[in-house]
Amino acid sequence: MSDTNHPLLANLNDAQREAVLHTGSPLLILAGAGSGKTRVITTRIAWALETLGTRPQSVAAVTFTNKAAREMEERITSMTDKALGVTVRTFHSFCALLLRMYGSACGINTSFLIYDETDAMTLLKNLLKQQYAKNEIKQLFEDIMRAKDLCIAPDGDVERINRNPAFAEIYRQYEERLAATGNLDFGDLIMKTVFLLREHSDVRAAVQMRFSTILVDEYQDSNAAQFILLKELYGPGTSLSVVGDDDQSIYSFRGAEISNILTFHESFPNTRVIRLEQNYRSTGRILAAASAVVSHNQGRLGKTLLSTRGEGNKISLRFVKDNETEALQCAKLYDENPDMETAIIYRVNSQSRSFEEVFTRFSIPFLLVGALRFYERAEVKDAIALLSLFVNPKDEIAFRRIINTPVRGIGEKTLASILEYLPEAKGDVLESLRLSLDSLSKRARSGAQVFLALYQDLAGQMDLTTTSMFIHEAMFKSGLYDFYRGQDKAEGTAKYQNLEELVSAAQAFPGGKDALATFLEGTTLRAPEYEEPAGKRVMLITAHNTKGLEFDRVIITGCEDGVFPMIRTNMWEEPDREAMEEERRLFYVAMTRAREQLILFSARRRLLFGRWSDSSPSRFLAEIPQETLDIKDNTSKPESMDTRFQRGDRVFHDDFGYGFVVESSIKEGNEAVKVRLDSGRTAVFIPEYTSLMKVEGE
DNA sequence: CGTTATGGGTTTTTT
DNA sequence: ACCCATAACG
Ligand SMILES: Nc1ncnc2c1ncn2[C@@H]1O[C@H](COP(=O)(O)OP(=O)(O)OP(=O)(O)O)[C@@H](O)[C@H]1O
Repeated sequence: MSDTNHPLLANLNDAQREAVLHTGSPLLILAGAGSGKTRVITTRIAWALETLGTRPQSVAAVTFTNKAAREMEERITSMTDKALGVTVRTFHSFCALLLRMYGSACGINTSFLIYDETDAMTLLKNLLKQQYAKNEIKQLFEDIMRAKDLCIAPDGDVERINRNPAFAEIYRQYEERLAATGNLDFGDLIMKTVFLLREHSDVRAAVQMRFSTILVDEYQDSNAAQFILLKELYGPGTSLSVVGDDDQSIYSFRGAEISNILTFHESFPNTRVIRLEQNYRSTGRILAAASAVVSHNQGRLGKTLLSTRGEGNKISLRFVKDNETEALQCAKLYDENPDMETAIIYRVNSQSRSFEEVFTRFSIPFLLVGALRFYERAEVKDAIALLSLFVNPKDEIAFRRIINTPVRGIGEKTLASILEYLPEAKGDVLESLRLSLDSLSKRARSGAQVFLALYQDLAGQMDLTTTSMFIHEAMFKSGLYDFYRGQDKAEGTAKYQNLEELVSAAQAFPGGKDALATFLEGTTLRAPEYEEPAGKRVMLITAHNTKGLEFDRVIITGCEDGVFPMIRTNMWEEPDREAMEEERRLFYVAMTRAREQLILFSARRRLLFGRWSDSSPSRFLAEIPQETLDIKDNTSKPESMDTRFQRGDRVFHDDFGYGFVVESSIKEGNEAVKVRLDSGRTAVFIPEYTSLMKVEGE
């Protein structure tokens, strides 16, 4: 065969090529960071399509995050023009697809909507708030989610999760209420698919026939339910490949089990295991440092990972006074080298704040990934709730949310009385509202009538216009537009704009109920796509979200004990080695995102809950070999120079107007302040002799 | 029922 | 510091 000359195989090493070419039994690629796992899996797909005659419709590539799915699809498309029709989705989205295709076999309404975590929690709260305290409900909710991660139904082995006999009953009631709405929660997507395949051999056969080539990326983050799902999907003719790295397992909090990858070869007989041992991403120093850190974990498989690149620069470790200085120094790093592709990585979303503030102040372009997600904003959820009722009129959670927003005189009491008609209305909330009309107070009744008329009106339009127009009309006629415009005016928010964005997000949809349903699925299962950095934008991103990505320059911020590693506040609990090892893996993931340059920041104190709290350096820093480090400590001197102006200060000068301080230092006994004026010019002032004033930032 | 005051909790991480 | 849930009042 002239295989090795094929252009698809040209950019692969021997082990990678072997992995791409392997056929005839399950394949496990087990390899460290940056070893080309994703490259292999995408090439494998392209290879199958190009040379094995595999039909694109039969290929399912499954990932854990939306970003990974999007990226993989792009990579495949760039390799072959036969990629059209390949299914590249997250586990959850793939299961939603299967349930819509085949779910009617097990009594699932195939136009179900998907409840996100908040909606599902609301459902449970409504069920339990009389009898249980808030934190108890939270715990019970977590247990239910946990049960679904393990694929345990209420009549299953629930004692494994919660011994309390009441738990099984609560779980059962939750399922009943959820079933009454006809919607599914995240865990259901996997669990219900497993049950569907397990109990309906005809469906299983059809699905195995349809998806005969299955590939899973980041397999170390699969949970029990997903493992069982794979077993159900795996048939006699299935080509199954999984890739992963046990050192990068970072999702145990949502049920991920490293054992899935460690025992894959036992669960799937004749598995071919291939290891990749060359790292193509990072410089030698970065790789050495990251490997040294993760080697402190016990119970690893252990892997060889050799650098293919030069030593590179040392890793820069910088101690700073506080989190604002941290952000200012990041701004300075940007200024020094604005063209370098850069990610600022942190442990928790709330850390993004100081960066957003400082970067906005300095007009540094940035891209905030993930944070408070668009579709989770209150105003957007309100809009989605209203729209949901047109797809599923049994959606009680949506009804509760939107019936009195904007206010229609229907408060908690009235709402409860309306919902008493639900059984009679066969679960249809609008029918229930109609039935209750006579029993309502005057004010509530008129509100209810307005809402019913609105619903009728819009329902009549749904099939006559595009999805985007329909949403626009719904926002307008429901009064949501006016409501949020008013709020924006009063509070200086930008919620109306978000509603407009929702309208334009639906641009591509043709209109009608099915399109609306698809659009709504996207709002819970897919993050809105952001345009790929057209210009150079600094990416602000959590460590979890960086998995699979790479950047020339990586800045890991908040390298302090308690922040990274995040440490549970329960001091009485004994230190959890497992949890600490997962933090270390997460740190490893963050470090190994860097190609050229890795910078670590550790602040002495940090504003937390509006309080300054002192912190000590991350324990992981001590695990990095000294010879790979270049340490700068800027925490001791700054008080002594005592400049009145500091970088970032907003200033005003009588003759030159407003500007921002770029730098301020003591020169020959006087303070010299370098200012970038709003006019674009830069000037140096000596406040001793001129009228330079600090003003509050806008 | 709706608006406003107050106090407690909040920050893991994502589908 | 901020967001939300509950209490008190109109
Ligand atoms: N054989 C090769 N020759 C040159 N570069 C390669 C080779 N294989 C992979 N690379 C490059 O190495 C980098 C890492 O590859 P890839 O993202 O596939 O690794 P990975 O194993 O999935 O990493 P991680 O698990 O850390 O996300 C990419 O930039 C990729 O293009």
